[in-house]
Amino acid sequence: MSLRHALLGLLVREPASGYDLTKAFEGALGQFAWQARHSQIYPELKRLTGDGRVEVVSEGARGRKTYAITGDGRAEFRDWMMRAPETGARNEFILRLFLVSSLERDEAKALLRGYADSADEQLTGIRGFLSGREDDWESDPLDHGHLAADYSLRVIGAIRDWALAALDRIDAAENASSGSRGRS
Amino acid sequence: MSLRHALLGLLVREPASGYDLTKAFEGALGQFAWQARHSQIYPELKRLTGDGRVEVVSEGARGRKTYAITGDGRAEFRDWMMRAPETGARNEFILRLFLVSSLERDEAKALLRGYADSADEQLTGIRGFLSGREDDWESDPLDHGHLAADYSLRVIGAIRDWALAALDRIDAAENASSGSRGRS
DNA sequence: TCGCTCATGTAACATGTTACATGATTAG
DNA sequence: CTAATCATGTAACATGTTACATGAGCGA
Repeated sequence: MSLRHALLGLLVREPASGYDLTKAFEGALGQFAWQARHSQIYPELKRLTGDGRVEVVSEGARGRKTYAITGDGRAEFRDWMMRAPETGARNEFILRLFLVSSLERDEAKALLRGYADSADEQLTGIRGFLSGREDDWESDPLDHGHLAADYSLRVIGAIRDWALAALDRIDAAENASSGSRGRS
Repeated sequence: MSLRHALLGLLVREPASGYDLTKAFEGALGQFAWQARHSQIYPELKRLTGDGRVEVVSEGARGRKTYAITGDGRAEFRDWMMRAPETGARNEFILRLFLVSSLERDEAKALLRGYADSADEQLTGIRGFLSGREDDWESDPLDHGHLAADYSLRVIGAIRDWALAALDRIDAAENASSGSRGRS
């Protein structure tokens, strides 16, 4: 039920319409954290209204409805954020790791090399985003963009290091076996 | 369609029944990478059979059917593994990061502290799993358990460092503001 | 007035979860 | 014989995606 809590979390910041919330998912939020389309958001807002977690505070042009979070909604959001994280994550990247051993060795090496290269590209992009923004960061250390960007920088760096280390281990194993068994 | 490819990847290694595959998802695979229940696996095997990606190679006691991958199945698995990773990951942890700024500062600090502590616990567990297994690793550097374990070690370490750095930044901002505005 | 963006909704389908349901084989 | 495990399946529901559908307001 993460969409429900994502919507509540966004509405904690300020009231918004379904359209506004849809736009929020089209940026970094949708790219790195959670995707959602308007076709899922509108029914979910209706459900949240029925549950008393949000309410329509104004209706504007073109049928626009502005939603605001209620006290119950704030409480549910806080509970969700503070409770222990999810059991059993679903992570397609890690799934691929588990399946690397089902590939031929050369394919596995090409895959790992691709992961390392892709990580380098992403790191360059994030460093570009962060450069020149250190001042903002000091003034608001919880700013969500920075928190997520620093997270990505560190985690993607770790992934690059992991892929390179795995490649080194494979090379070491190949050299050892070619040395002892005479294969190239 | 990751379940489909997870099943193909497992069947590349050796033929198995739906029951065997269900068991495979109950271990580390299900915990860290991808979950699936028998109620999803059996229909998916039927679909893969219809698509010519797997075939029943023997029927045993209690209606047991052993499935083996076909040439087409191998090709589809390889294509999926080697093609560029998914667009738009869904990651509940990163979603929470984006929403940290919707919390009160004290709540945010408690959350980050909890992430750092939880990361330390997980790291201890993984180090325990890895200790004494270095020899196996050298003999099979692609072994899926080790590849995923080393990945987790590095990524979770990066998460712990990130959470601690974020806490430091918050403390620094608090001290700066209490120094200039006289609040404690 | 014409095209773009704003703004909301529904329907059909795919995927994933929980619960229900059945029965065979084997070890003690 | 009886309990645990092996082994397969379906049904109802929840969640998420893609496509279909409509119309208002605004700027050129």
